[in-house]
Amino acid sequence: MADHVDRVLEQWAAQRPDLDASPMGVFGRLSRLYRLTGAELHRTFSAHGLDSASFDVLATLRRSDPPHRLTPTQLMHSSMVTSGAVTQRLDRLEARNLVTRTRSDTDGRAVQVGLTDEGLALIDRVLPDHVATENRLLAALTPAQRDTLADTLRTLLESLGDTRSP
Amino acid sequence: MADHVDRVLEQWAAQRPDLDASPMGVFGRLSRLYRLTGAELHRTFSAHGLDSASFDVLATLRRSDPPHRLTPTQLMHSSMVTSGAVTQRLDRLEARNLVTRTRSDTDGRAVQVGLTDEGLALIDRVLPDHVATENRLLAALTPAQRDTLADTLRTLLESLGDTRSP
DNA sequence: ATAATTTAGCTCAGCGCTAAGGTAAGTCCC
DNA sequence: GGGACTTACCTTAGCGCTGAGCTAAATTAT
Repeated sequence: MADHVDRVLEQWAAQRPDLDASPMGVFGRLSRLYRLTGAELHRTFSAHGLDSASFDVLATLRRSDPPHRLTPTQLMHSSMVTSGAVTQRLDRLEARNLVTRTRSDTDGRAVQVGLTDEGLALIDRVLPDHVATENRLLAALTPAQRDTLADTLRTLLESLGDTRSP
Repeated sequence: MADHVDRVLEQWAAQRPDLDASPMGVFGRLSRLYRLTGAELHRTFSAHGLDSASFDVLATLRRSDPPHRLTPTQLMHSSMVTSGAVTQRLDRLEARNLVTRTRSDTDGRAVQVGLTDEGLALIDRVLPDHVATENRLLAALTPAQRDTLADTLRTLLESLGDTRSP
């Protein structure tokens, strides 16, 4: 069997034989996989009235220690978007009554973001569907392949400095 | 060692022990890797006055058979963006005199997109830098690990229907 | 021939993000 | 304690993309 990227690599070999295009075998697939699976995951979110950005925020809050409260700065680091993007995400979620913003009483600059009852109920409803979708997308791999894949990706991430935050 | 996603998985295990969050070990890493490496690849493009979208179009043309001409529809399929996005990408590249648009003489609806001399020279200048950046990002993996990774990603892509186009 | 459908490419409003910069609160240091 | 610096969050212009819809050309059906 061959995928789209195999064809791309053949083309490079034909047009620029001087170039070793093999790393594109990894990056090209990473990119296509990100797009294809992203579209599929989006479907699940959409079925619950969410998008990836909103799910990301709600899920990050949900998995944090009770009472599931984080600052916008913590959300920014976790999601890898800019502070402006976090502000706008929170604006949208707050308008839908899924999260609340409260000024910290120990730091006048800081804000505490928390899940409303509605937000908590929603994310807990989406999560099983989301995990099921992910499992479906990985169905072609054996458990051992999944583990090896996760390990390899971890190695790469660590080498890029994406180590755990405190 | 542990990466950011290891922490996330621990959090899910603590907050939702009923949920088997293991597939997130793959998708979370995929997503973070896409963002981190994307930023790094962007640097290389930027150093040559390009962005990812422009590089994508120029590279797709460059690796196609001489005379390196494709239709917007072909570019759309290769890049996985909408037709509107392709139109706008071509507008930008055409304005910079990096590609040309010519009406097909066999199909009055179709357009042939080709590289200008300037576009060809630019993409050939960027390519070695780009491959070098990709190799640097993969430096933490052994050749065998890279191959296994590419194989696993191919298996996934094939299962999602991303097989080679004619 | 002609009507119906499909295909190719473009238009444009709307969306979420980035990048740059602003305000206000907290920290450091002499 | 006062000035410089840092941190936390918000604001906003601009950008590229999507999704819906358009026109024109080609194809198919009748």
